[in-house]
Amino acid sequence: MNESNPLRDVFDAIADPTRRRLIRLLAEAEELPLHELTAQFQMGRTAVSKHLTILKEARLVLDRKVGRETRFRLNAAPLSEVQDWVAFYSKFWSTNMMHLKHLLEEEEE
Amino acid sequence: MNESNPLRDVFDAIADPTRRRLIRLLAEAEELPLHELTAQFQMGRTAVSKHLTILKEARLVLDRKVGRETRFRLNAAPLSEVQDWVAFYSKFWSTNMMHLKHLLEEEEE
DNA sequence: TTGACAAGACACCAAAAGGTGTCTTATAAT
DNA sequence: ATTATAAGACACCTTTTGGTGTCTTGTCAA
Repeated sequence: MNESNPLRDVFDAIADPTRRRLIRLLAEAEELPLHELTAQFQMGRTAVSKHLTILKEARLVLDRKVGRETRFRLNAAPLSEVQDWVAFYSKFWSTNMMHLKHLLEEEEE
Repeated sequence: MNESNPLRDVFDAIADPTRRRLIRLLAEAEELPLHELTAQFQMGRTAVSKHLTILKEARLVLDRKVGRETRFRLNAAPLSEVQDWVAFYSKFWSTNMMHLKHLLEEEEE
């Protein structure tokens, strides 16, 4: 068994609204087969499958075969990278920080 | 004065590593002109300018002309949308939640 | 055992993304 | 007055993205 997956950037994976909706659906449902996921969208099965492949490459979903269907489940862990990234910048917009910044600028004058 | 900007998705704007690095540079430097930003990359000025345009469309940067240079500054506020989004899924990977989930599953049996 | 269903594997396509280079126009410096 | 710098505006190119349709294979149900 080989992990031949190309390893995709998480920020890239969540950039597409369809993929964010897939993540949402999987968060709500624990485990879903491809055809049920496809039913939620207007696009065809092939397109949804491609999106799921991208999510897999980013390790955001796991899949397993059950009978003739392929079931997907969420693996949210890689999203921690996004959380860490955005947390760094939160100091630049939080209202507390705005207030603090204002005070500091007054002191400088 | 017209806001003719196409309004770009924040998730889309932060998907590109070059743009994330631009955000980082602007976070560190308060305000920087295009040519100084360009000096940090291997690509040409036009390419960097295009990335900054995309960041502008997502309202992540502001620009003003000063003499012959165009200076950019960070506006991190739109990142709160990302923070809110990812916060929702943090319950699916935090170790506390893993523990709690485990307990709940034990109860079900 | 014959159908119907789920999904993988392709081939294909249009549009968008991410670069490049060149030309022009302000502005600053000499 | 002249030259150098900063950057906008384009035209252009290649690769990636996001979708389609078709063919095949495996699995379940009648």
